[in-house]
Amino acid sequence: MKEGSIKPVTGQGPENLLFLTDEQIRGGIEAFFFAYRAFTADPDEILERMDYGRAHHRALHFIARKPGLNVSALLDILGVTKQSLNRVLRALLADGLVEARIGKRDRRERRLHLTESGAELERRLSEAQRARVRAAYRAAGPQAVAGFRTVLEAMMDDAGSRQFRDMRGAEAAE
Amino acid sequence: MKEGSIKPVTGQGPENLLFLTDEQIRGGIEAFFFAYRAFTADPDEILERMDYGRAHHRALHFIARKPGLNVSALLDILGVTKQSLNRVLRALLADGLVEARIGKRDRRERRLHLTESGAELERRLSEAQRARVRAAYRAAGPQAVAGFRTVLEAMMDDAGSRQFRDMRGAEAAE
DNA sequence: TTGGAAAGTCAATAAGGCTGACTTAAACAG
DNA sequence: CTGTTTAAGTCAGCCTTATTGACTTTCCAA
Repeated sequence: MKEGSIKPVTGQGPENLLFLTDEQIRGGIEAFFFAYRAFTADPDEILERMDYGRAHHRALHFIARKPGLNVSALLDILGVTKQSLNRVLRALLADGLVEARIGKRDRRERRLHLTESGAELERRLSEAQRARVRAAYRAAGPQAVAGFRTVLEAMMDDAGSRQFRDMRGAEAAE
Repeated sequence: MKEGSIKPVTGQGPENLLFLTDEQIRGGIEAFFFAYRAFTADPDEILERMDYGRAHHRALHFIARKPGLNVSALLDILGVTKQSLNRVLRALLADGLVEARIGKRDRRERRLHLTESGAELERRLSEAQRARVRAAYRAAGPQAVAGFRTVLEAMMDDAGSRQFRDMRGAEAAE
């Protein structure tokens, strides 16, 4: 590290490479860690008083986002084994938060939907999380938010990118 | 949602509130989820071939960052119970990656330091993670990175903010 | 000298992952 | 029609990381 070779910070132009120093990167890693912990803390608090955990929240979130998706699509998004998802899904089905409709085109498939109470819980969990993100967005301003999104999308791996894109598409056909 | 009341996007000025719509917020939540998963995947891959997990990585990271910190400080940062940390710390001590020196001022304290091999593993894990962050930073550019950091810091809770600030201070006195 | 703090430990429990092996039902290919 | 593949579900067993509760040892400080 030849410190003498680092140029003084003059502006925000592309000639400023200080955002790539090891200290900056480490700072970003820690900020990511602490922010993500806060980000998951709010719904966790709601969940712990019920018999659910973060795994249930994730399932509810993606079923809400893609109503009618089948089990293997959900497995793909969550990146867990079917044995692991099964325990979670079974609880949600038993408690009447999720409904599994037999596929019209392919009767082997189970199309997952939230019930009324499932949607209600999902809204509560989601709103707790959205409140924090909304507050952070408001405090940071539109330009910072745009930068936030740009960095996050650049950080995803290929599988994540694809899934992220798919999430913004049309909902699953029955 | 009265769609007619939404103003057209004209610029990036503070009058543009589209970054606060529910769709934008939900998109941010999902981007955060997928990016964080990628962010932890690289070191996880290294760890799984050893007998270690993510918990060991976190301990190594913060001991590297604050050499000489004591056990209760580490407990505070990690937000786990001492019983939980103990198992992890015991393994790292037994394997000679971490050294616990008795405090000079207060002999009850154990000042934690990485050994040579501990520092080496920490560098390997950290470098895998830094490589991804560095690549994302480079692709996104300085302005986006500044925005990324602004939003992350706004998203932390009070405890996280304090710990994040402390992390940037001087190292622990023996 | 005594109270309390820092650390460490034992035991029991739980959530949430995993692998492997297997079944059932349905679609599909020949 | 038959045999193979696919989607889903299940059982059993295991691992990691976390929890609570109870307790000990060491040692600082009033």
